[in-house]
Amino acid sequence: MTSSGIPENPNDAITASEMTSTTIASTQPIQKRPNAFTELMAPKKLKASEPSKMAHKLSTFPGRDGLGAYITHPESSPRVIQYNDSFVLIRDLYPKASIHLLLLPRDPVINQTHPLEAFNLYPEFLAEAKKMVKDDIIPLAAAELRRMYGKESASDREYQDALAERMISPASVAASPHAPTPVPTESSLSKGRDWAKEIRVGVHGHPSMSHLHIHILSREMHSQTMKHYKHYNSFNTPFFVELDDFPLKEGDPRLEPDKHMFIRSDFVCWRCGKRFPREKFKRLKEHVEDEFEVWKRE
Amino acid sequence: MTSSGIPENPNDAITASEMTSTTIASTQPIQKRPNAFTELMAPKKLKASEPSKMAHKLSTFPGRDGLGAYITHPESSPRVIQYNDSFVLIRDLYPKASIHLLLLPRDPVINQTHPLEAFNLYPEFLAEAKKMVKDDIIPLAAAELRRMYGKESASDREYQDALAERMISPASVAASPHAPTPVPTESSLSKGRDWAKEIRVGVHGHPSMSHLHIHILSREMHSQTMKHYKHYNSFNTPFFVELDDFPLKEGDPRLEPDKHMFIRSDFVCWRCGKRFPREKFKRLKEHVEDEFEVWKRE
DNA sequence: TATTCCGATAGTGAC
DNA sequence: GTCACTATCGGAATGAG
Ligand SMILES: Nc1ncnc2c1ncn2[C@@H]1O[C@H](COP(=O)(O)O)[C@@H](O)[C@H]1O
Ligand SMILES: Nc1ncnc2c1ncn2[C@@H]1O[C@H](COP(=O)(O)O)[C@@H](O)[C@H]1O
Ligand SMILES: [Zn+2]
Ligand SMILES: [Zn+2]
Repeated sequence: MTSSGIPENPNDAITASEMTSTTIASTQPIQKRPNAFTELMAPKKLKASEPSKMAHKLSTFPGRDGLGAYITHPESSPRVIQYNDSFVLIRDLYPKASIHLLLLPRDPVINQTHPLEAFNLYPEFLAEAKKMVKDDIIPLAAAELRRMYGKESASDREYQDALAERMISPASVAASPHAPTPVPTESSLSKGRDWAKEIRVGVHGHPSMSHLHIHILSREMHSQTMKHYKHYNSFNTPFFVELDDFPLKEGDPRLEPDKHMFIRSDFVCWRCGKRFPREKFKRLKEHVEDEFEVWKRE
Repeated sequence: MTSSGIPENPNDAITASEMTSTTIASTQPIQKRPNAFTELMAPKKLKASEPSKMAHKLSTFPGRDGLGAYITHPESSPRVIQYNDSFVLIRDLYPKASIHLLLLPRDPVINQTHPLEAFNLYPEFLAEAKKMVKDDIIPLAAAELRRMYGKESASDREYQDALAERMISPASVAASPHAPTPVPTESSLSKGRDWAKEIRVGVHGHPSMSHLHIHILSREMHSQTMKHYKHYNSFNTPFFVELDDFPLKEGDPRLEPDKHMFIRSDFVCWRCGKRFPREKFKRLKEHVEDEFEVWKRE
């Protein structure tokens, strides 16, 4: 925990390279964090030295309120990727896939509303969210996926070859290791793997975290923090409602996720449809890991 | 595992002092193990060196057949307290109380019979078992209990005082530390705590170990290996059938222990009757430990 | 109603 | 359908070359 109440990354320290290499082509007045690299490299001393009890309490969001700190103090956490007056985009602290981001609306009324309700009550909010996701966040997430697995992907070969050609050109030789991914030539842009279609966007029918949040995640479910059956089923049953499906029609079963017990379903492999009894999570997990190895090489 | 297939004691090594200090006044042709101390002190080398495949297989009793080795090779295990042609008396390997012995009939027909059935089918066997228990085993167990807790027991004060007087008398000064407990004077014999009434004898209505065995155990349930709800309820519900209650009358509910689900009952403290939900084993355990501290000081 | 290992299940508390 | 901690519950194997 920092003094702002936002937990630091307990997992792999991939944030530095990822964040400094993201190429954001925002059409909205979104400001990139101006000091992400600086903060990450700064010494992390000052544990419980300066912050007073009061300051600590005021800025702490325990348990189900843990997302609040990103909304009130987006400048204080290296987990924040970008933010404006309406949204904060963060990296999920316990990602359930290689890419797992959360888009948090900042409006205090909206962000205390149940997502299934909010998207019907506030159509402008829904439209704004859809636009930001499509124009900005999915491209960002897709680019990150490509950086992670592009070199291993057979169908991304054409893009990767063009990329390699760019990289060895004199112009980029001087580029630092933290330089953004070079934009490939116009001709190769439309080629290679369509990583965006591996990104899913939606909400949980019955969220646990109190602040409204939209999940943006790659679909392969490869993650060390994906370790309970609820983790899998919350993203691979109708418990997960895609943003594009909103507004839901009246009577849609997804409006009553608990009643339909989606979360307790048997497991279905997202890739091949193979089924597993719900008490065989470990077997599912092993199978999903196998699928991941094949998927990333597609 | 030794080469005879009998596991050695994985717990506290109390056997040596206990076994050498037991005072057995057997009325039956029971032979004490002649070499208990010798064997215990002997080096335990020779792991899997000599025994041939065949010999090893023949003497191995894994899982639910684990009591078989004591019956076929009573001379091979330090867990055996005494034996004759009809019975072997051993220390339970996973005792559920301070004292926990098992009496094993050696007859291959009897010892493969369900206990609830055997005591009705073979009245001579029942009579023989009752006599041995009463005349020999209960006194042995009671004496051992007294050695364990006598000094802390208020009601055993008179006996303990007489015992101390004996010990400091010139005649016993030369006694080795492994000498049997001195027999107190006739006058003090009838005084002190009645430890025998703290010893319970009976069988489980639905045993797991395949060879017929009679439990002899102190009633306080103080044991580190008493760690599951079945352990407690198997000795503190009608699942436990006292030897003196045999033969059971037709229609006795204890003849159908599974049907009545005794083993899944809520817990009832053996001492004060306090009840605990079955899923609160830890609380029961803590309470029983508290009771133990009071009980031994009675 | 054997033990042991492993894993699934369930309740709690977080300030 | 937060996580982390603890405890309970549940099935499977249990030997050995
Ligand atoms: N302190 C936190 N910071 C960032 N993400 C979090 C934090 N706590 C929980 N999460 C994530 O928030 C999401 C909440 O999911 P849900 O409420 O089920 O829609 C999960 O994916 C968690 O991994
Ligand atoms: N290998 C063994 N040697 C001695 N006692 C054992 C062994 N395995 C299990 N036991 C005990 O045997 C008893 C079997 O109880 P039950 O079959 O429920 O009547 C339990 O008290 C166990 O602790
Ligand atoms: Zn599959
Ligand atoms: Zn009590």
